[in-house]
This record gives sequence, structure tokens and C-alpha cells, in this order.
Amino acid sequence: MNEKHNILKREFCARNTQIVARELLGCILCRKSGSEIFRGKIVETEAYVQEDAACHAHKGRTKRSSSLFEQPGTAYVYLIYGMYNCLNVVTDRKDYGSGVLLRALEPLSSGLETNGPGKLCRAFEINSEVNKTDLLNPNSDIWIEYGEKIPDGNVVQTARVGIKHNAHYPWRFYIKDNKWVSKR
DNA sequence: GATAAGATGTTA
DNA sequence: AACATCTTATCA
Repeated sequence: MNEKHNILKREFCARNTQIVARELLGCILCRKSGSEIFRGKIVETEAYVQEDAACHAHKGRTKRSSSLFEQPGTAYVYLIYGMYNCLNVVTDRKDYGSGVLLRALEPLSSGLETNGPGKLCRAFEINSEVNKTDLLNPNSDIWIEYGEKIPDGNVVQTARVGIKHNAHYPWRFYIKDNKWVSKR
């Protein structure tokens, strides 16, 4: 039996970015490291689209943002403040710059105690090598599986974190009362 | 080629 | 509230 049978379908990511950000809550990010597989439930996300000045794809395709224009389900990893990586899932459609930032996970394997996008990537050994890999490919060392469905009553939608432009947009989603959601 | 700013996290 | 730390974008 294939341990990756529950991987997300391409159509899941090929939708409106805010929908994907909402639906990704409860899904499982998986990372293979050697013979071990680490899993974490996604509990906090943020949506970024091309029209949004806070999005790295806002000014069009650049060397850094080019991943955001790949097909839905592609990973976009970038370095922030010279020391932390952040992981995005590309959404919507090819050649349109949009994605969902994964901000926090609930650890389902030990040793993954994290909160916040930077530590998340440190724990999962996500670096520039992961950039532009396909998160929906069963042969990849990192992928996303379907998890539990989060009812609307347990989803909180608020403003995004740590940005200057359009900071009031309520494009951040997290699971209510979940201990692993980042603070700030 | 130089420079400022940044989707963060830790420390005081 | 300061700071660590470096790539990218945006000038010149």
C-alpha cells in the first residue's frame, strides 16, 4: 500500500487563493528526511495574490517570485531577514502569481515543536532546495495530504502578520483555540 | 556596483 | 523595543 495515497489533488490548489488558504487548515504537511517521515497539521495560513502589494509577485515575475507563477501545488521558498525560510503553496493557475504562506503547524511527530513560519521551515529542513519542487508529487521528499475537515465555526479569519502593505486585509486564517498558532 | 528593506524570532 | 543577518529589488 502506498503511504502517500492521501496526497492533495492538483484541483485542490487550482482554486481561488483565499479558498485554498481556508481549506488547507487541517491538512498535513509531510517531510521525508532519510528514513524518517515527519508530519504536521496545518493550523495557520495567509493568502497572497498578484494584485496585492504585499505579495512578492506584485511587480511581476522576478528571479525570486518566479515560483509563484508555476503550476498550482508548487513550493515557493524564500529567505526572510537573512535567517529564516518561509514556505508557500502556489495556488490558482499557472502564470498567475499567487500562493498561500504556511505560518504554523501542529506537530504530529515529535521534535517538531514550532510556531511561526521561520521555525516551521527550520524544523522541516525546508531550504532553497525545496523551492519550486512539486508538493503534490508522490516521489518528492515533501508533500501535503488531506487531513481533518475544520468546520467554519472553528476557523478564525483576521489580518495578516508582519507586512506593511494592505495590512488590514483579512487574509489570515487559523484554527480557533489551537495552541500552535503563532502569536505576534 | 551600492544600498535599503524585509510575509521573523530571540533577547532584554 | 532592539537586533541578528543576507538576499533581493531598486536604484545609479
